[in-house]
Amino acid sequence: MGRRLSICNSIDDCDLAVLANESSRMTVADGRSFIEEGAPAHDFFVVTGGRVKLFTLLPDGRRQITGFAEGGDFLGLAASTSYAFGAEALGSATLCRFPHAGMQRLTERFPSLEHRLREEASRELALMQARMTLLGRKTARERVATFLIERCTHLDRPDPTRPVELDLPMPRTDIADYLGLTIETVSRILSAFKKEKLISIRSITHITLLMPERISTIAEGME
Amino acid sequence: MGRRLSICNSIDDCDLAVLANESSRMTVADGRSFIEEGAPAHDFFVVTGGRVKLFTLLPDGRRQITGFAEGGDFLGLAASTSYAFGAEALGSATLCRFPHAGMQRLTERFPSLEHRLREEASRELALMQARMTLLGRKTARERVATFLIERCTHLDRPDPTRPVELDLPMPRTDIADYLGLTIETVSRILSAFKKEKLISIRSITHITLLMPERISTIAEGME
DNA sequence: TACCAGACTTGATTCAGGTCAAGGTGATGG
DNA sequence: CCATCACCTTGACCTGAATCAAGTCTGGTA
Repeated sequence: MGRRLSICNSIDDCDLAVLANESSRMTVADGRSFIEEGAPAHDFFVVTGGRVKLFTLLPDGRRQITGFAEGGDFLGLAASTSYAFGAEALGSATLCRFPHAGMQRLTERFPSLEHRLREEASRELALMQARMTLLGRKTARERVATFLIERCTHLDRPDPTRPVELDLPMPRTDIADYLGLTIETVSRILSAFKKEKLISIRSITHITLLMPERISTIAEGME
Repeated sequence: MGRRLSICNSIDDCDLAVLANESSRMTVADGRSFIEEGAPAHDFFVVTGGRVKLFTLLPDGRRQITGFAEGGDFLGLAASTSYAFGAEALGSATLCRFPHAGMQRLTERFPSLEHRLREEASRELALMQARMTLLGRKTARERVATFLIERCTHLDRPDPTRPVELDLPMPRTDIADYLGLTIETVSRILSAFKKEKLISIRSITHITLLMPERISTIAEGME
């Protein structure tokens, strides 16, 4: 989680080779897990390509997806000694891994990085606050609307009243587990939005918001 | 949010007077709000006495309490330019206020403070992750059980199999808004726990967990 | 000691979303 | 070009928690 932590931003006046020294690249195949919830936390990660999902599990298998991460996003802040979440590639993804020890050397060398990390954690905290409100207090319709709007805030849409094309790379199961709903409910609500001409569904992964501002209104619970 | 950030821990070898210089004490009366959601964020706060609740609101008044904070807890990390949450005293509370500018002077003077703040944000992130699972995937029974266990993790209980006395200083409304339930549901479930001899209710604010380990089991969804 | 107001509990009923059960759809491979 | 499989949609029904509606308890006041 954490958008565009071009980690370099805080050290761009310095030696990038040092950064490279402390990190290693890795590729994770579709569906492969690379962080195990509860496992001892040794590394931070930066997503450099593709997408990743973060989740927590209950013993009986119920799953809550706590976030999706993509290029530039930072993973591992929500971890002290052990990871508070699991992570898995959504499609194939590439990552940059920073062992904690190396990270510490980096923050010592570039103190502003520490500040950058805190900023990132703060941004993430604010997002989570909103997500708690979604999960605790919003209706299914509001949740799906919020999800769609969230997705298009990722892109910098030019005009909020014009249609926006969205790409939903994650299966319905993941959307459901992200929103605290079932796949059936997600599916039904997307169909309802289609019937109401709020969206059009070109294909499973490709949706157009026909009236983004109306969807925003629904998302905020102002129907 | 953020437990026992004795902010001084990271600068205890230094001049405490500097810290005092950058902060001011304040007292907030019961029910009084001191952080307005969405308002420009100028300060960090440390709770020095009493309790505080943090929340976000939907336009129609639905409320999600995102956390309770008490002595030593740190507020304001989930804020960049504007606060992502509102805050209100639960009973009368005392706070230490650190304007951002002063905070910056402090982190410049005591670099380890920056690290401390990130640590705090991380801890908070991990907690929120768990809370998202609660709100998205747990049943009402599991939520109330989790809440009770959370409350007694605050104290350092000596023996998990022995009864634990708890004090719930917040009204049922707050518990409900924290757990994403209604007050009626919270009340019914507490009554059910009482009937099942899992807890005893001495008074509204004073509850004893008779079988903490069974309540833990319920909390984890392993009934 | 009785009264009152606010907070909590309990009960009856409703309903949003879950569960269960068929179908559809579209990408892949034979 | 069809079969297969995984994923998605749709429908019928059910249920957990919300809503609506009385009570009840508590602590403060006089």
